[in-house]
Amino acid sequence: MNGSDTTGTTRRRSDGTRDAILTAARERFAADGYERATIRAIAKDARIDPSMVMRYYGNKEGLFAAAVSVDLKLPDVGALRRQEVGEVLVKHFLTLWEANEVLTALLRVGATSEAGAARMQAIFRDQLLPVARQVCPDPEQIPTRAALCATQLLGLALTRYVLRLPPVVALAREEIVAWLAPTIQRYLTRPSP
Amino acid sequence: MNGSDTTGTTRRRSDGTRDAILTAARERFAADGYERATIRAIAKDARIDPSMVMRYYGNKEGLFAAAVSVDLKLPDVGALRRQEVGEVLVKHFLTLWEANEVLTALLRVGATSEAGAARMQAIFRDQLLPVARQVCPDPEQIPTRAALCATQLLGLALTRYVLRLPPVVALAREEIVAWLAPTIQRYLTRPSP
DNA sequence: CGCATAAGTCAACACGTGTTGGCAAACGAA
DNA sequence: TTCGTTTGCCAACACGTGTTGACTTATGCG
Repeated sequence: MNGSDTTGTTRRRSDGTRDAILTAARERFAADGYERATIRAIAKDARIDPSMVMRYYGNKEGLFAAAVSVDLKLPDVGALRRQEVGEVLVKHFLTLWEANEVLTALLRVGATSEAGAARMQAIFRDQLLPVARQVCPDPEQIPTRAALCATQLLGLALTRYVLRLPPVVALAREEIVAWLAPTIQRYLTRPSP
Repeated sequence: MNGSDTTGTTRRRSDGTRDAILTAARERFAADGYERATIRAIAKDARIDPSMVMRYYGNKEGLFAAAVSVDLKLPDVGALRRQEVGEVLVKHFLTLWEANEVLTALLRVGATSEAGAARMQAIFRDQLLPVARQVCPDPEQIPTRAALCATQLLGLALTRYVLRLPPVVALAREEIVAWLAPTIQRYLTRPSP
């Protein structure tokens, strides 16, 4: 055995390899989607043997699950003035997507496989809905308003980071904020039409 | 030869099979994406031998190209009052997406493969940009405004028809129009922020 | 009819995939 | 040191894929 620490976080000798695999997996899943991201390619990027991936993560699904764990770290919108919330959310999303290729990977896989779609549904339910709950006046409209935000924000991510439509890629960060913030603001707080 | 028609549209004896293949291919590509939609499965759906697919469409890419040819048939927005254009476009898109699984297929594949993404870029450039050109005051802003529309409309399609986020699926057609039309309207015609 | 051509079937190839088990080297506690 | 465990590499398996070519059957023109 390897245990001589009182905490639960045992530091294994193979943790370097494990991290290298996860990093390579994230890149490949983000760039190629689930099917085209082969274990052999991931292993090659991580400079180890494909069999190591199996030993440490069981199978390809297990690797994906380990590589893509998402915490959107959405801000506490309760502490904001109500007219700021759209702007803050859009800025937060942009920062998130550009810092972390995990989200691109998740979106690509979500568009391909049933399991990936289920994953996105869970993130929406567990992380975006609560935000809407903090801001939205009528509780009955919370799912609808959160859903509308999702269409706009995921649409931006799709066209900018996956499909790469040139005019969307060309948009500057401030432009995106200026255009989308009012939309999000309206979806969350304006009276329903 | 088979020709005894003066028009260019020769009616081959195999056209029934060809259409069956295309129909099955569209369904499979829409449901499974490019990789998981296997030629064997498509052939089985069409009740023919996989080799027929190769004979008639060359290879898998050729089949995809033949199965997914998109004409958005966007309306002539020049003939509308300017404040109607958002509503008309959103309605048109909804009708389009629900009539034709080709678009879902294209979106799924676009999210997976480089070739699919290029296809979507072409459609955006050749079909959506001209619409913005008809409506938008400042020519310099045309790509930006069309791009913004694409983020919202494709985001709706993504969350509703691919990811199937429950609250987005639950939205009624009129609700979607009521919420999204003002957004599209604003992206196309409002002064830039 | 006869026959060239198209339509369709069958079996197989070559390849890449996820996955497995065996074996050598490095390591760390005793 | 000694020895059990961990880490890593290698070769291989079973399977499904796109794709090919040879073969049989149907069709329609002369």
